[in-house]
Amino acid sequence: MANIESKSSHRILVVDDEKSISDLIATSLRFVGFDVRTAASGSEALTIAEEFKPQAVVLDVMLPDIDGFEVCRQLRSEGLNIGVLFLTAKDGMEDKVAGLTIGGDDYMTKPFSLEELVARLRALLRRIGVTEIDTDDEKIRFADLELNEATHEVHRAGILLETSPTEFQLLRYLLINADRVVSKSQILDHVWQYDFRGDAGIVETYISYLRKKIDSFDPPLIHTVRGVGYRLRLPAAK
Amino acid sequence: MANIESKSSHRILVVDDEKSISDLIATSLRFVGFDVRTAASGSEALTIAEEFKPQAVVLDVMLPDIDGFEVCRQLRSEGLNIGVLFLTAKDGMEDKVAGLTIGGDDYMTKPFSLEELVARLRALLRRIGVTEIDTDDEKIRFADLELNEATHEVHRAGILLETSPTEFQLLRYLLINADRVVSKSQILDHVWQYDFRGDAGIVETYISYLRKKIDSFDPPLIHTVRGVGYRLRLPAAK
DNA sequence: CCATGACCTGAGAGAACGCTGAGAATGAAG
DNA sequence: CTTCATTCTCAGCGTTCTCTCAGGTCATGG
Repeated sequence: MANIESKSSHRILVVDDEKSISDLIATSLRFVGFDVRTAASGSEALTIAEEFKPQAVVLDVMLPDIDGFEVCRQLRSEGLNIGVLFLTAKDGMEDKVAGLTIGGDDYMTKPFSLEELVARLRALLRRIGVTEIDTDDEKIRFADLELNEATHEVHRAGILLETSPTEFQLLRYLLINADRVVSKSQILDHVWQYDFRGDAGIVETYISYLRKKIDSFDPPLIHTVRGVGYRLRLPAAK
Repeated sequence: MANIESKSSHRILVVDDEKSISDLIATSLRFVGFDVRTAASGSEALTIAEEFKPQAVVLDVMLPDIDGFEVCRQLRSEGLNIGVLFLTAKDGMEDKVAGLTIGGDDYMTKPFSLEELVARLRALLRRIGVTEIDTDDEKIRFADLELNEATHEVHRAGILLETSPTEFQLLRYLLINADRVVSKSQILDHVWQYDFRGDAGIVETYISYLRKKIDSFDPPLIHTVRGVGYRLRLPAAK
């Protein structure tokens, strides 16, 4: 359950001037157990950071006042061990950001999928060594299916399988929710980019792709629950 | 009994501009033991929420003033841990629904069945960790019959059984009211969509389906109470 | 024991649902 | 520019589900 980890939750500061974006991110992060605060500008971010002392910051590079890089620099100048996950629009800035993500930092281009954001943030916290218990060794398993976050590899029955980015994320979401039914709209909200306005039917297409690639093995694991959604399960076990 | 839990009942705010709908929902939720308040507009919802402090909100996305999304954002911006169950019409709005299941949230399209609403609301409260006793791990049991909300599976005497969506909901309703007689019109009101205008005879058909699937075992559990309705019971107890 | 209303259940039409292949659009790589 | 991988839309198709109807069975009162 999501609130088990909330006892030992990490403090995350989300900085974005678009309130709808920061709220979206904050809600997602809170749900998976983080302690979240938001800021709408660079100066506000610095003020809040001083007293909130976050372990990581989700930081839009484009801010009304001080830009993300500068905010990052000022946070670091205080000698704190803070992880930074930059957010950037999909323009030419990408390379510039890539160069600046030194250390354990990371960056993502908008729009992104919420599941990906959570995965990256967790990886980041792991890298900068904030996690106290490192039990999750970046691998998710179910039956003879194994997904590796670090290498982005998928194995079924020991065989390495190729997956596209979207297929990988869909599979991860199914694995995280193994044995539980997830609806097509849940999948859409978590796996697809948050601005996707298309039909939920795309999920069917990708389930079809996944089945062809990773579920043409003997005990099929991906099961359709008609009228409800999909579920990862073993045949024998209930 | 339904009112055992009313001592520790949760506060639910129902927001819909159609009074007939909000009344219908409020009555149902009160009956199953929730503490309910209603609002007919977005601004009213925010006002009431401030003092009522609901754990969850049943929220129509289409409201006369502030729309549901904005109401949700404003509720969340206060950092409160509120679950939201969105209601949306089954028209073109469906695509606008994307993003509604982030966090522990959920949504349903109108018209829905009241039983489904209650089930979803309970699941939502469970997810956001509001329930004080989490003993019910999303399973409802009676005799050797077991219904699992999370996996959407039904077991009888350890055997996995297939059920269609409607059969599943009907069985859930019978299980929730185990040992009590429920009339055909009660079943119709709770299990079928609230705008269903057909004959109550359909209940007989579905009872028949259920019997064939889950009650062809030795001690039959589904009993007809002639002239009244149906009752789930064990043979020993009369 | 019969009459009556209540209930059961099989058959079937139509709709809803989900799966998949084909192909357009996009973007990255060479 | 070409090639390739990937994403996404769409429509056809088979399956499953919902719901109606009608003929049959059963319980109950007279």
